[in-house]
Amino acid sequence: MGRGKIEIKRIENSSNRQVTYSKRRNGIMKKAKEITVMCDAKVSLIIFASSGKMHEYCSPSTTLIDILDQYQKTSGKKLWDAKHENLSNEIDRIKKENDNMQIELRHLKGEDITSLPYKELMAIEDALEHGLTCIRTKQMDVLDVTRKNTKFLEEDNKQLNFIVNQQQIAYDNAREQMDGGCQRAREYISRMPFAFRVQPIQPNLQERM
Amino acid sequence: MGRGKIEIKRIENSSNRQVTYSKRRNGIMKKAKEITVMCDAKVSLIIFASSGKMHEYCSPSTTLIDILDQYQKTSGKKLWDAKHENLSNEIDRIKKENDNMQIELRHLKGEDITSLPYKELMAIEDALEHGLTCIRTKQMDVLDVTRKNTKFLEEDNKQLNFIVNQQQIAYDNAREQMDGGCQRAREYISRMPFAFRVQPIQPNLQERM
DNA sequence: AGCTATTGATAATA
DNA sequence: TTATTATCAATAGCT
Repeated sequence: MGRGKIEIKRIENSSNRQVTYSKRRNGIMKKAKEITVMCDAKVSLIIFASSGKMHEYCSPSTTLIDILDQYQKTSGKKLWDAKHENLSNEIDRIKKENDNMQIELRHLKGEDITSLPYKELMAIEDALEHGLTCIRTKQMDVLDVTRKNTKFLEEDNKQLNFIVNQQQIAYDNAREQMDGGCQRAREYISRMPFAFRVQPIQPNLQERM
Repeated sequence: MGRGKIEIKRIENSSNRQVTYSKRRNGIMKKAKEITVMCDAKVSLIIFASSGKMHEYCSPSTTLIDILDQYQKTSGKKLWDAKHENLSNEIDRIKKENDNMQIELRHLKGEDITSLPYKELMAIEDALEHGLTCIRTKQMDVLDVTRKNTKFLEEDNKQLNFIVNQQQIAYDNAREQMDGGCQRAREYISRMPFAFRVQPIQPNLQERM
């Protein structure tokens, strides 16, 4: 289809080759679009010139990834490597693990047990009882800690009460001396021990709850 | 390029569409081969008919995977990397789900509960108690069935004993008459009722356990 | 890039 | 599906 018949062989003249390349490339692209439209086909066309420049066409109804997926399914050839397969396998494995756990959880919650044999019912019962025992032991521990906390708090309270009392007395004394306009009294107040400022002695106790 | 000019639009007649498809597909394939040979190009062409049938062409100097590798490098678009990422994300998601279930299971089994707040301990206790209730209800059901089975078996037993007894008596009678060498006695034996052959009356009862 | 003579592809038909 | 062929479309060679 040109000014003369040609043989289908490598075009040795490089600039002719380049020209023919871009003309024919456009031609193929056009044909690809046409068959897509006219025949409901899905086409992926990727062309690399010897220069490394790339051109591609992909039917608008789809994506290259989609086409490659189908390619793999249809041809059975694998494009994405073993890594992919490994990932897929891992997903399958984990999903299975997941299902098993889900079943176990359901059983422990008393769901889906209608069709279980008696032996398994017993095993589940044992597991639940053991769990309950552990949980309750832990609860007792927590209660113990709470009681100890309470004790500590009570002791603190006692001490605090004592300190407050002392403070009150000290303060009253100071007032008395102040009323006498005495300089030494002011010094006395400023030297009042730091410990008299009220602070919790067992801080953050309730956080352990 | 045919007996008349045509518009590039979907061919509504399905068999025409099919014919045009295969002709044009061949045409594109040929063009792809030609540009490969004439211009040193690397071409990947994948076509899916709407029927799902696939045809492909790949320049003989290379492979599809090679071309797709170059495609990724040249275009910067990710093909299987994207897929890879999706798979990885799914794995992460499922693993997280897995971990959560594992934690829940451990808690229900009384493990890893040291650092749990009291509120959660209570929740777990409730869940365990509820599970136990369900399991024990089910166990009671099973026991009920067992008891009923037992009753049936006992009744069967009674009947069987009776039958065995009857059989013994009948047999003894027959023997007695036989000893008399009487022909009628043989007939009597051959008419012995079918029901006397011992058979379970409630078959496969234990399967319900 | 345009142009166009010519070949090649294919629509209609069998 | 394959074969034929009148026609149209693509393009080789040239500017």
